[in-house]
Formats: sequence, C-alpha cells, structure tokens
Amino acid sequence: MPEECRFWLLDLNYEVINHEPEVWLWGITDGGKRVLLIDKGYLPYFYAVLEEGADPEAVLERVRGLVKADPLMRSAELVERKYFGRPVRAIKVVCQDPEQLEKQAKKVAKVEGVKECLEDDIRYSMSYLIDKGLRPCGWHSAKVRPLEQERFKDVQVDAVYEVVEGPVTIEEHVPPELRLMAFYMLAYSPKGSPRPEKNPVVVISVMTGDGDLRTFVAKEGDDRPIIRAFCDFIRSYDPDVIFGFRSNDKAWPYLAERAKVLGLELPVGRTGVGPHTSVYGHVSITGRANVDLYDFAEKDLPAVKVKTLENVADYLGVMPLEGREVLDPPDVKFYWEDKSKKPRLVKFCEDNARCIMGIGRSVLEFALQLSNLTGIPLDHVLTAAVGFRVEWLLIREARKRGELVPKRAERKYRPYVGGMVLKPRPGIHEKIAVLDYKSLYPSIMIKENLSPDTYLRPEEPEPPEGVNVAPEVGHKFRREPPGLYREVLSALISARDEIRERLRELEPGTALYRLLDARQKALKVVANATYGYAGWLGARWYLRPVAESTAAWGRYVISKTIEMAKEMGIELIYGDTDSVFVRYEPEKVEKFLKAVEEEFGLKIKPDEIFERVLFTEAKKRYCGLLPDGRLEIVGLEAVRGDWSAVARKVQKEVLEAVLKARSPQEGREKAVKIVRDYIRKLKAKEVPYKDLVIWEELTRRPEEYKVRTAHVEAAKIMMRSGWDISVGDKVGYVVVRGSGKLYERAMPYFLATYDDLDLDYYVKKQIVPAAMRVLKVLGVKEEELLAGVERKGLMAFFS
DNA sequence: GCTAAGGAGCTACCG
DNA sequence: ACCGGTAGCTCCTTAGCG
Repeated sequence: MPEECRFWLLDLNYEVINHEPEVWLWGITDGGKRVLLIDKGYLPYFYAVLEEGADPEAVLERVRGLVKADPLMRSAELVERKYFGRPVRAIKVVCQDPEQLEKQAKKVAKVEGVKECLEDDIRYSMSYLIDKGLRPCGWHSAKVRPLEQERFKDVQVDAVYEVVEGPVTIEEHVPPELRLMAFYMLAYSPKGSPRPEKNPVVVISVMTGDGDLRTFVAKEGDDRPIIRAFCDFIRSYDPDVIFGFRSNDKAWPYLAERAKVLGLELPVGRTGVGPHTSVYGHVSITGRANVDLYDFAEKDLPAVKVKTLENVADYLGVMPLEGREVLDPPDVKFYWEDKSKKPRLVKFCEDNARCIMGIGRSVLEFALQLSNLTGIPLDHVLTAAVGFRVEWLLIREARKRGELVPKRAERKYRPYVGGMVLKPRPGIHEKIAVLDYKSLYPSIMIKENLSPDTYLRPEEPEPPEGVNVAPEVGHKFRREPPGLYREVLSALISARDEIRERLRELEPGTALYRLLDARQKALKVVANATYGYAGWLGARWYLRPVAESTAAWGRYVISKTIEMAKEMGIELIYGDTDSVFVRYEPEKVEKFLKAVEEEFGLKIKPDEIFERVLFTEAKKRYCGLLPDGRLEIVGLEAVRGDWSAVARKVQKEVLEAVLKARSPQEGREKAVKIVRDYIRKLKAKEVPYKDLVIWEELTRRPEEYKVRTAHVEAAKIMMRSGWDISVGDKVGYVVVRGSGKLYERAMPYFLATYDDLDLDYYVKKQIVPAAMRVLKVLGVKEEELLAGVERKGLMAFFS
C-alpha cells in the first residue's frame, strides 16, 4: 500500500543506472525525519522544431526512424508550441538517458525538415522540478513505497522511498527545523600559501546550529586524524546545511585534494561520497546543502567593499571587528610555529567558524526564499550569477505556456543608449526631496509589454490588437497577448506588494516577519535584474530591442517629468535614470506627484527628503543629510573601496562637519581643522596601519594587463613570494617610499611596515583629494589644508 | 631628448 | 557570465619644442 509522504525539498540529484534515470529527492518530513525519495518515472526529452513548409508527418516518420534505431530513444510525437511568441510545430522526442540527450538531439537536428533542436540543454533534474511544479525549499507531498534495497543501506536518512505518485506542491512556507553547521579551516605552509600536495591542514573548527563548537588541531602537522575526525563529526551530526566562507573555491577543494594525497576518503555526503564540483562552480555534497556565504557577500552585499569574512561578519553585526584579532596570511605560519601563539591561532579559527554560523543564520532565510522563488536548489542559488536567477524563473513560465526555451548563443556586442543623467547644480541645497519612480524599468516593461516574444520585427505587419512603439528607437511590441516578461514581472511585483502590505501589520523580529521580509527581498532582487538580463549577451532570451526600448521609455518618462516640474515652477537640482531631486515645497510637490502619476500611470514617490544636499560638478556623486542626522553618501570617495580608509574617514568627517554646520563658515573651519588634524596624526604614525591599505580587484591575470598599475605589481610581488592570488581577488597594497612610478612603490600590505610608507603620498594623493572634493565647493584651497602641517608634521617626525 | 596634454586603461561606482 | 553612464586615477604616447 502506498503511503503519503510530506516533505520539504532540501537537495536533489540524479543517478543513471543502466541508462535508467532516477531523480533523488532529499527531504525533511513534517515529523523531522530525513528522507530520500526516488522517482523513476520521469524521462528526459527535447524538441525538434520543424522547418517552415516541411511536411510534419514526413519529418515525424524520419525522426521515428532514428528513435527505432536507438534503444535509448523512446518516442516522438508532433506537438504545437511557441517560439518567441510565434506558433511552431515541433516533435517532442522522449529519451531515456539524460547523459545522451544532447548527442541524440544533435543527430535529430540533422534530419531533413528539422530546423533545430531545443531544450536538450536543460539539466535533467531542473527539467524534472519544473515539469512537476516542484520548488526547492518548499513543501511537497507524494505517494510513496518504502525501498529496502542493499544499495541504500549506507545512505544516511531515516527512510528511502520510491515515488509512486506525485510529488505535488503544498502551500506552506514555514521551513522545518534545519540542522546547521559552519566550518573553517587553516593549513600550514612554511612559505606562502599552503599547497594541498604538501602542506597539512592544521586546524578545523566546526560550529553547529545548536551552539556547539568543535575544534580539531593537528598534532605534529599530521592532518590525517583531524580530517578523519572532521568527516566523522559531519556524519554524526548529520547537518542539512553546511556553511562555509570561500568553501566552494578554497576549503573544499583543499580538503578534497589533501584527502586524495593522503589516501583518505572524504565521506561527507549522505551517501558517503565526497564533495564534488558541479554547475556554476559550486561544490555539491549529496543530500545536504553546501552553502558558501562568500557568494552571498559577493552578489548581495554591495555595502561591504572588501569581502573578507571578518568584514562581512562585522557589517552584519555578527562579530565586531573591534576587539578581535584578525590574522593576516603570513601570521598563520608564525602562530603555528610559536607554541605561545598557537592558542591565538586556534581562537582565530574558532572565531571564524562562529562568524560563518552567524552570517549563515542571517542569510539563510533569504537564501531559502530565493531558492524557492527561482527554483534553483539551495546549494547553488547563491553561487548562480544574477542572470540565471531571472532565467530559471523565465524558463518555468515558458514551460507553463508552451513557449520553447531558446539556446544560449554567441552574439556580437552592440551597445545601446541607457538611462539619462542630469548635470547637478553644484553647491549645498536646503530641503531637497528625492522623487523616485517605483521599479521604473520593470513597470515600463509591464506597461508596454516589452518582451522577446512580443517584439515585432520592422518588416512584420502590425497585428489587429495594435503595437506600442518605443520613443527614439522605434521598436514595436504587440499589445497582446501578455509577454513572458510582463507575466513574470507582474507576478513578482504584485507578490512583493502583497507581502509588504502584510508586513505592515506584523511585528518586526517575529519569525513570520523575517520570512516574509526575506521573500520580499528575493522578489525585489529578481525583478530588478530583469532589465539587465534582457540586455545580457549570454541570456537565452537576449533581445537588444527589449533592453534598448526599456531604456528609451525610461528617458522619455524622466524627461517629461522634468518638463512638468519646470512647468509647475518646481526647482530641479539633479536627476538620474528614474529619480529627480527637487526643492521640497510640500503643496507643489504633492500636486506634481499626482500630475505625474496621472500622466504616465507609473507610481512615483518621495524616497527621501534631505535637510541638505551637497553636490560637486560631477554626476552620480553627492551627499545628503537626513532629518535624523544620518548622512547618505553616494558615489564619493567615502563609499569607494579603492580609497584608503583614512581618506574615506576624512571625507566622511568633512561632509558631516559641512552639512551639519550652522553656517558655511563654521562648517568650513571645522572641516579644515579635521583635515589638518588627520594629516598631523598620520605624520605622527597615529593612524592605524590598516587604514592605509588600498584594496583593488585583480580583474585578469597579471600578464594580461596592458599597463602597469599598483595593485597588479603588488599582486606580482605576492605571487613571487609564494602567495596565491587569483582573478577576482582583492589585492591590498600600501605605497612605500622611494623614487619612480606609483606602481614601483606598491607593496602587499602584509609585506611592509609603517616605517616603509610614503606618508607624503597618503597626504597628497589620498587625504587631501578626498577632502578637497567636498571643500572645493566651499572655496577652500589646498594650501589651507597643508598650511602649517608640513613643519609641525616634520617636528613630530623628528622628535 | 624633453615635456605637457590628452587619450587609453582601469576600477568602482549609480540607478 | 547583468545593463549603460559616469568619475577620476595612473600610465603612456605623442605633438611640439628646442
């Protein structure tokens, strides 16, 4: 008798046994049991699109010939589908072995009368989820039958079932209690970065969701026992989620390679297998969700500029930077070799495991929601590039409406014009309202039905339902039926609006509030990425006219908005893409907002009302003072990661002084004093060394650069002394004394000392320019900042 | 051969 | 492996000079 199994989907994979596919669903039941459901009832397939004018029956016969000849092809039937919104006839070819699908599609594509094959490039397990309507991190129910076979006896679950019917989705959003685990590891090398071929792992710390901290320390550099103990611990604690930080590209690969060298297994998966690399470069651990929180930091935490574990933990309030000892790469060696310092090394590792657990806790809700929304499994939803988050949602919608999924293609880059940016009025302005169009681009795409499947090529006749014509660029889009983008975007936006409505009635901090808040954030992230997706060359549904028209309509709306403001006598200070900065006169602005909404049918609202705003001559850079006294700094050096902390701090303090002062003179005087004081402190070496480090990203391999620059030279020095640094890493360097170009004086920060520094560089090229950016507006001259400092500084230097 | 100007290369930001 | 628009730094080439 089949029984019912209700489960929450944590992870999935597939196995092919004698060319028979099985989908393995790893779940947690409402009773808290870990279960594995095996579904043998789903076959992979692809479509062969027919050439126009081909005789469907004849082509079908030819394809069936191939099917008959290949025991791994099951059936072929004629179907009606759509492709870019246009009806097409296709043959759905059902096969057996997912691994053979692309090969088989290639063969079928050569059949006379077949134009191309589609959807053979959709991963089998994803195809399964979509066709069954299942979502990771969601509840489902299936009719199942227990499976008690020899091959499952070592699988670490409470029960293994075979799916008899279903699964189907259950409308329930509260996740089960998940067993969480975080880990961090350190390896020892006498010189430079550790290499798994020769250098041992020396400390591994593990923190569980229950608050247990376990640390494994190698004795005499023999890491066999601790790697075993680590695996044993994972098997005994049996976590559902394993958090790490750079675990995808660092920790797991190191452990895996190290285990191989030592002839060890790394049986951390629920089937006893080791970690393995999978799509988007994430590491997969069968039956569990391996989550690398660095991926989250990279994509979803723009506020953290240098995404080290300690910075992310500090930013999220998990563990303040102040008061903790953070080790630089070379410290590991010295601390490990020095008996008296070893406890601090262990503490560092433990702190890191604790940080990772803390970050994991604050990120988990969002990750679960993003996974559930996009349909991408939890273990790689944070790893997948933003574009893929949109794409999987589109693929789901496409399948729902019989729209075939295009293949990725090589395309030529052709730029198009984007958003409109106004020149600001330089100076300090009082009482400025920032009026923002609410999700302008998504709203335009919905309103004008901009979508790859509604686009009408110039030579095509206009349909009876009419078209929307984009201003300036002239692209046409059918008014009906609703396009793919419209459907997906309006679902996202209305879901988000509903959730936000519900949130207003809820107590912040409650479990439901946090869940809904995470959901609404996930919805926002995906909606906001859709325009970018449309213009992305790598997108399956890339269509330049869609992106180009969206931007054109955006420019149209904003320029009309500006015109209207002018007509209504509203003073305009600045504007960028979807916002205008205007003098805040409540009645006028109120009237204006109403008029604008009426004109375009788009929602616009005052986002912020600044007491004061400072603009320089430059676009995209300003600082506003909010009523509660906080500063909103935009674009200026103070918010850029490639300036030293000392420059950023000086600029922040200068802005604060200037914007909060009772009079310009007062602000000016205070600010000048602040700058001089910083310069004095720097010359007296009272500014922390770390505040003088400049971080820049290595965006390509050093030899690929066309010019020599400081951070690349610093990276080369690191490499020469054995330190690993790879594309995408941030290089932290300081500028040391000496002659010649800047790039000749850049040193990795951990290979120099305070005494090596060129303090003059930090004064003239960091502190002064950052301060002057702001103070120039007030007519301050550079000499004022340097006046007196030189001598005083020198005296301090010699005394 | 030297130098100032302007373009190229580069990073990181804004929305 | 998301878009275009933008600022501002350093490097590097080169026109113009002597």
